[in-house]
Amino acid sequence: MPVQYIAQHSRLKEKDKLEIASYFKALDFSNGDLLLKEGAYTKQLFFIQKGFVRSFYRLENGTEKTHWIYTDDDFVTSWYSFFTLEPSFESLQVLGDTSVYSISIADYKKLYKRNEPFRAFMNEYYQQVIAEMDYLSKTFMHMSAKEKYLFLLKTSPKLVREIKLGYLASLLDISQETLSRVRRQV
Amino acid sequence: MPVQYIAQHSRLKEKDKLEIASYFKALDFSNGDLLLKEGAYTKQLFFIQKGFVRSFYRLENGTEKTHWIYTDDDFVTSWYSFFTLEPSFESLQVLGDTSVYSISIADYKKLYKRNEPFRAFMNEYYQQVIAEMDYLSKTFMHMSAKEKYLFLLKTSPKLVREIKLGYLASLLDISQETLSRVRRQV
DNA sequence: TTATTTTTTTGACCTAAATCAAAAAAAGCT
DNA sequence: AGCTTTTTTTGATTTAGGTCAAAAAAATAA
Repeated sequence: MPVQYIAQHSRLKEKDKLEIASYFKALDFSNGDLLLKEGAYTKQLFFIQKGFVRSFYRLENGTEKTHWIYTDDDFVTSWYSFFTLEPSFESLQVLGDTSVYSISIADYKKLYKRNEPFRAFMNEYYQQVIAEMDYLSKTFMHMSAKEKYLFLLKTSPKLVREIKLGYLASLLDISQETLSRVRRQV
Repeated sequence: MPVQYIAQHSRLKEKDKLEIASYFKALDFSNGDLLLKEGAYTKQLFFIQKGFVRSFYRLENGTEKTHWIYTDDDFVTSWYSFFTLEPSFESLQVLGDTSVYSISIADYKKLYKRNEPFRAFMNEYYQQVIAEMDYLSKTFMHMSAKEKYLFLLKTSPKLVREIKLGYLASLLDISQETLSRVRRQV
């Protein structure tokens, strides 16, 4: 539950916990289900309770490019679409059995406005997201196939362990064959 | 002045404008000056009035990798370091004559806490930064040299016009020679 | 303006990683 | 268990873009 996660990071009164909790709805999905489709407007923000959500888009020729894979305790949505209200450039797809909590954009805005601890938490969270994206995008950019793999292995061992090679390779922007070869020599 | 920029995006009372303005200090730099050095703790947030600021880091072998180049009306700092208070992984260097406004982290926090319109603006700004970084990092990642150049040409023509080739190439993570060749055939 | 330094272009060659194709291994089914 | 489908590995070949070196062009200084 996002409330528990939030409570771990800031002090919440019982009243606030209940209010926040009332805005989120538990949903279960199974392998392959789409949470958001490329080109559609983003309607929800999700919080992953357990499982995986893959962000990707499809090239003209049909191949899919994976952007990232999110897992337990991550908030996930197309941030671009969520904030700009433009159609999403990416799809979100569940991998394996996955439980999430969901809140609509409208409700999110309402909650953000009326619940000050929630607002404070999300603003903190934004800062974290920026710090992480900044670091990740700037460093990943200049790495070789091997360096990227080793980096992912260090920072997200769970992904490397549980996600199939094809998705990992695409996420690292290298071919599956190259990743297989890199992995052998490590 | 950041206040003018902020005022364009949200309504500010005269009193708030003056308070915000009082926290920022105007500074002038010239070509090559460092605003932040890799490995150091970030002490300031800058707002670019006019000019360019390049973010980069140095590889073991001495070559510099440019992450991005910021220009007029951008807030610039090492966001990672600014928010986590860890040492910066990047340097910030001024290109050409550049005027900025600067605020220390401590003052920023003070202002963020006591001035609610400023806080609201920055929270909005965070959302924009996330939307932009999300889009940029995810799309750039899977582009060819030519695609990246055309993208930059479309979205940041000013950079392409005014920044020298070597920096642009590094920012696109391609060699200067390749960029020169790409440019010829466009 | 000529000289000097910096930046960009061009050419020849090389390499990391892509692609294509097929075999091997692993995971799911009945 | 054996059969089928999916995933991963391996091998052969190609290619986009890198590197190195030198020439050309542009900017800056004297």
